Amino acid sequence: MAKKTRMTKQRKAILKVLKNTKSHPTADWIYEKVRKEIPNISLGTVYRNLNVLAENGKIKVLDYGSNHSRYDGVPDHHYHFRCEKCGGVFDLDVDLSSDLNKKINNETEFTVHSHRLEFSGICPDCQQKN
Amino acid sequence: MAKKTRMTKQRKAILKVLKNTKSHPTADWIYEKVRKEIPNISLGTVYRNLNVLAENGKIKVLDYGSNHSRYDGVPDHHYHFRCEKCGGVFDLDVDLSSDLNKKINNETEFTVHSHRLEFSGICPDCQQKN
DNA sequence: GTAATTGCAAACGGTTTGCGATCTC
DNA sequence: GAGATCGCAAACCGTTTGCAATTAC
Repeated sequence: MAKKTRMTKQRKAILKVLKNTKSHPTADWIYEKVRKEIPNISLGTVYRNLNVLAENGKIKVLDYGSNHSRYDGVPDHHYHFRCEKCGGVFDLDVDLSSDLNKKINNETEFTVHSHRLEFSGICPDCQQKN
Repeated sequence: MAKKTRMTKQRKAILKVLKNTKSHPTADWIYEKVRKEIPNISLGTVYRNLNVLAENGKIKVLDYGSNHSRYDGVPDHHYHFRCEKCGGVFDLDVDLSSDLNKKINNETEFTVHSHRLEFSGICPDCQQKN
């Protein structure tokens, strides 16, 4: 289960910065911001705390997949499916582009140019090999 | 415009590997595969060629955003909008989860657990500052 | 008191880049 | 030939980690 965690002033400051920002900052941005309050905090501490907070469900990390890039031989537009078991990435033969873009353009103030949609779950092969 | 490019045997081999793979491999995986054909090819060459091929639209790179992670103070489920101008990431107040998951579950062999959807375009602030 | 946490700096891992040699056009 | 590309190795950069000192509980 989850290890016991303490609320240090560093952790509190990081959480505060994050809660008061509606955009989604990078670790470095958070570091600079927190430094105004705790000048000698280290970047390592920021990273460690972000990870702890994420483990505890207090915040969320927004990186898609790992830090490896993946390359696609088919440059046309299509959605991807990432298998949670084997880690493979597959193409989906479904297209909702115009629907989705239109919806956001109509319902929000943002001007949408494109979107990326990625599903995750279990691929057919891995469902078999149970 | 685009610089002139040449079709070296390295580039051809990389492209071939990529075209013959329906999953979307990492650079390292491609490297290992190509090495069987050109044993002394270097990983740097693989990266360089992947970038050239991507610039020419022959392949596509599947990393979402940059290599920086971004952190979200609101751990609930929601979609994001990435502004192409200021680089900011914002929340969207729209939810289609069950619709989308159901659609893929019905129309494909994959078992979907979740998905991630990210729009990009221009945010309201940047539309003003034209 | 004691285990979690910190600051620091070194290590890590994927990717990029500078170089002189090589190959494509 | 000229310039794009190669192989090699070092550099880069975001992130993680080992360690001794500190701090929350």
